[in-house]
Amino acid sequence: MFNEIKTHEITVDIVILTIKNNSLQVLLIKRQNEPFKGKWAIPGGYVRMSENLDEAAMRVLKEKTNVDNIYLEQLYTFGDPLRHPISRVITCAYFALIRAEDIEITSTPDIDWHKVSNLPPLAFDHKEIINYSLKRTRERLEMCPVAYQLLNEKFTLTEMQKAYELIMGKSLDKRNFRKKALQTEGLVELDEFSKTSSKRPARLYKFETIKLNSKRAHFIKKEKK
Amino acid sequence: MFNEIKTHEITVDIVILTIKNNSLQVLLIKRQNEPFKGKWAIPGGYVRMSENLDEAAMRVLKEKTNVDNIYLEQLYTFGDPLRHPISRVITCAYFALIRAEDIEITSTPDIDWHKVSNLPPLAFDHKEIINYSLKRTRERLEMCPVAYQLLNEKFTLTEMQKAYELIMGKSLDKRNFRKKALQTEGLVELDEFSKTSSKRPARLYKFETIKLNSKRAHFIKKEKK
DNA sequence: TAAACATAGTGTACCTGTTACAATTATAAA
DNA sequence: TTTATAATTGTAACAGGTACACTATGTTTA
Repeated sequence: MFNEIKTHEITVDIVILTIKNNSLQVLLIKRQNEPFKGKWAIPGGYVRMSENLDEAAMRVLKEKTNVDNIYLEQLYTFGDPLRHPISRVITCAYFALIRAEDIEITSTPDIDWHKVSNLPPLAFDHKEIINYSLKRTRERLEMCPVAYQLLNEKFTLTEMQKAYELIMGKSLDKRNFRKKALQTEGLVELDEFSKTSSKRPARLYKFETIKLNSKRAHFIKKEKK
Repeated sequence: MFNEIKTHEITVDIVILTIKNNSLQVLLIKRQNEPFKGKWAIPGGYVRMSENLDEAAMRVLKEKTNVDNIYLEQLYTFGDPLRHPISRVITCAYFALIRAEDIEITSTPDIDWHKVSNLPPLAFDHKEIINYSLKRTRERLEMCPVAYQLLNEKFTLTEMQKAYELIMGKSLDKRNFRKKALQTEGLVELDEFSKTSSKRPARLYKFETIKLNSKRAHFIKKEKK
């Protein structure tokens, strides 16, 4: 009985989403070892005795992608006895939205972005984990301006709308989107304009700097009167 | 390193909420063993190798309370290295809403309901787990008719309103509540009336029987047109 | 330098849902 | 029959969401 209890292993796995080439993409790593050697998987690793789950997720993310200081949210814990073909591994899944440019992944072909709409075969139950993460991100998005984690520091409203549309998987009305976006707490209108477009320049916006200390600082719920 | 990985223990802990004596209460068990011997705790137990987390939660609930076939929802996984004073125990918390009458707990003084507004000192981080569970229940309640898990098969709208008020911790307008409640999908008006009150009898309602198979069958989101 | 082009930017009417609010009805008890 | 208590009912104002099409501005090109 004691033996039975003691042989679980605990990992964290992290779904990292970004917008790249006009599509929603997830960061995958090609596994170097069995099981599922050669298959793609979301970054993950064992939880150490000295760290809590959030810390483990942060550390693993840093180790695998060199990304630091990002908001990670615990998603769900997956514990099917057969999810790992060899041992009993329970994994606590996290997810994050980040800017693709913040990650340096040119070093190796074994780590790369993949469109969520066209995933390769994945190791373990990672497809299920990614799907669940998309569902949660969409739910979250309906309430809070989550998408700004995906945007550059300065961005146009059209870029912001594009991000929402890619996550939600549907197109939005421009006027209604802008009306609502402009009500977002913390959105700051700048006196600068984008110069990338060869047409009419668009006004740039940014978000007020928010402290990353509090756990949900990124998610500014609209105040209820 | 391998050793370090292998010594986590995994438990499930279950927050069981009910309405009893006009207040929201949680089921607690007095611990028989160290650590925290004699302190109250929410029911929990180790996850076995052969079962997934949902199954472990169901089994533990059944063992401790004899409650079966109830909708349990995974809440959050708590993994602070210091949450257990002796070993490293990561716990996956679940919660359930049930009818107090469905549990037989007269057998022992070591298992009892406690008002969530007036909890005794609790073992481990169980106070945090209960608070988080209340928060989630309230969020859920705003979207879905969760509360019927707390109600008898046949109930009055006043009873239903009471349940919502106790969970939300605030009083609601009677007319507005009834207007909205009557729109709830699956609510059935009966041709029976309550006889408990010594005043004007109230009409009874029930919910259509719903299959418990699908994971979120209990939570009927309002359809979006 | 003028016309064409492409994207940025803007307002209104309607519908839906939410809120605030008070009088009448039905039964049991006195 | 009166009284007490809880059940039941509707409406007007307001807020928020949706649908919908044209004008403005800078760049490119002829």
